[in-house]
Amino acid sequence: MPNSSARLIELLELLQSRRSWTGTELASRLGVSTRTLRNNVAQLRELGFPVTGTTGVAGGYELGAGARMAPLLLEDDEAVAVAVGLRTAANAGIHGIEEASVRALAKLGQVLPEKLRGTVEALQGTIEPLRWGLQRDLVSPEALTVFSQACRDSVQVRFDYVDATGASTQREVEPHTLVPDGRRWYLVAFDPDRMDWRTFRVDRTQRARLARRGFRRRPLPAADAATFVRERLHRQRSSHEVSVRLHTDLATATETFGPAVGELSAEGDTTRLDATVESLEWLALRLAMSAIEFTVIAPEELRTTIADLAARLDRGAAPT
Amino acid sequence: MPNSSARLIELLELLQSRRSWTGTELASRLGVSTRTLRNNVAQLRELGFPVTGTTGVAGGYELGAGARMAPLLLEDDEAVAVAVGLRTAANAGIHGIEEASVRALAKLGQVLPEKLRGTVEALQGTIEPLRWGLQRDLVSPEALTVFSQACRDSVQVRFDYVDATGASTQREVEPHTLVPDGRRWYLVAFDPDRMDWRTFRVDRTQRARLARRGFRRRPLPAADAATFVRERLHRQRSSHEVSVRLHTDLATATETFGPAVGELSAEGDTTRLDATVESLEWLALRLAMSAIEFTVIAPEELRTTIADLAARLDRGAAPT
DNA sequence: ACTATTGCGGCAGTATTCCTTCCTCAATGT
DNA sequence: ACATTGAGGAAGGAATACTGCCGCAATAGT
Repeated sequence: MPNSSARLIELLELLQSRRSWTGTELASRLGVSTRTLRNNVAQLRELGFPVTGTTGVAGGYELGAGARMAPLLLEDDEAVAVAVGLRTAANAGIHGIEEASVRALAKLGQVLPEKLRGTVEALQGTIEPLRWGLQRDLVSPEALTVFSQACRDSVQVRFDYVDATGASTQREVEPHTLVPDGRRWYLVAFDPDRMDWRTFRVDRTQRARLARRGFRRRPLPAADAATFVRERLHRQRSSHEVSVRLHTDLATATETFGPAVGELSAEGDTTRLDATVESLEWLALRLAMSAIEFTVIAPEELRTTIADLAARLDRGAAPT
Repeated sequence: MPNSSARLIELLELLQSRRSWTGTELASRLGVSTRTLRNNVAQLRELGFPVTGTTGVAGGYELGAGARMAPLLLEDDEAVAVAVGLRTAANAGIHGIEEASVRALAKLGQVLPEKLRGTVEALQGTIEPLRWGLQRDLVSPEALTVFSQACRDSVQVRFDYVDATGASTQREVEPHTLVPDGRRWYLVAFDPDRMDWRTFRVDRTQRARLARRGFRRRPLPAADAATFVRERLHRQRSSHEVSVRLHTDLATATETFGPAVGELSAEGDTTRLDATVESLEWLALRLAMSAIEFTVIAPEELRTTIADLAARLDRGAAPT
């Protein structure tokens, strides 16, 4: 019974699971003649998958990297690993891929077998909470995927929302875009009950779920969603200009801090760090982690923040 | 020209890219009649993909979660996100999925288009180096994927190795298994030049690449690779039993530290943390991050470690 | 209760493709 | 030079894919 489609998928799976196969191996695995296999390989090539065949005694078929992305055929545990990795990436605040991470997470979540969801949850729990200080506002990947799907499919979403004053309300809105900003996520949506556009902080939503009702996308009263969020926030986020002298050479400093923290410049046999940070506590911890001797140049608030931290540690280390 | 396989893949892609589709929509997208579409859907179901169809005015086709993993059809940016997430997961030391992460990474690396590799590299560079202290021994994902593929396909690998004494040698070995251990990775391999089994620390390898030559797997002189590594290492890793009193309630402590750090128990209106840690510095930083008032109960070394950290911070915060 | 929408499945006919069995040729490493 | 391995053409018979038609069932909204 020649079922070609199933065989093609199986062939792709085989080609992904090992680097190189000979034609006879593949043919016997698939239960067809080698001539049919060659036809199938040609078919894959027509579909855009770059299968290279090398002749000779050490030859065989190999699946190469092509222009388009080939479908990933993952085992169960590999799928779990991808899910965990994506959740981490979505929360890591890596500029430029948060949104793609969430989209991939939504696709994966749609096809992930039920039995594996529990595993993902459990592993996520054992991940060390890499929160800086008491950062409670970690967004849940579930909420992100729900909102992402809702935006994509133009389906209303329902959720409970706790606003800045602490008041809790139930919402049912028409989602427009999910906007990442640093370590925060914002949902831009039209609230038909209030007949107005709103931005919601995703970490303040609860019990997010898809509603049945679809809707027609309305034009956003702004150039794009990101600027809309920025306008709404009034940009009150306080940021601090800081300068720190690091008592080490530029190479070590670069290796320790990487490019994301701030600007590093050599100054004699020390290194100067100039940066704009949102949280002084964060920088204090970063310096604590570094194991590098340092001196605060400015501002005064950083000095007191670090001194407070040091004092708390000293209290903890004091003999009873 | 009815090319059924291509259409099936396209159909799968469509079903993954949106939650719900009506039959007529799908049929017009694919350029076939609705009857043919129904046949194709039936075909997908035969292949094990759980496509649910709901009747009624709000009905349509949906791709659900099945027993087996459906192929992931990713856009370019989503693939990049997956790659970055997996690299992070492989190095995060999450017990139980490191190996699966690396396998998935190898599969992805095989089909990832060339133009995207640069993007992955760049993004990986901007990730904040979440190394604790001056942890230099981060393994490169490239080396991991090379070794993983080599183990899977039974192909020899070549690499340069710097051993504990600092001496550099070139190796060409028959890889057996890749063993994760905490944040380290070990390659268990048979070295035909020396006619003996060796374990290599992956972070000490350089320029790892696949050799052409295949080999027949030899039986490992141990129950499994993990125990083999453990025997070889003499298990010299020092670990510390620590106890800390946290001046907060159990709920807050659990939320802050999660289950991975150690055992938490209520003690009056405070919480006691008992844990076994490999690095006192790590625990000191963890306590610093927590923003919780605490008192060290034992051991004395933890006291001095924290006091040293506090002293360095105090020196840094002192006015010039 | 009624209606519009949407999915499900049978049937039959025609065109197409698929699979196999042959064959020869080309490239590669030993 | 030889064995191994991939590439591809030809031909014929079996299997299927695609379509258009039909009625039926389930669902949501009026």
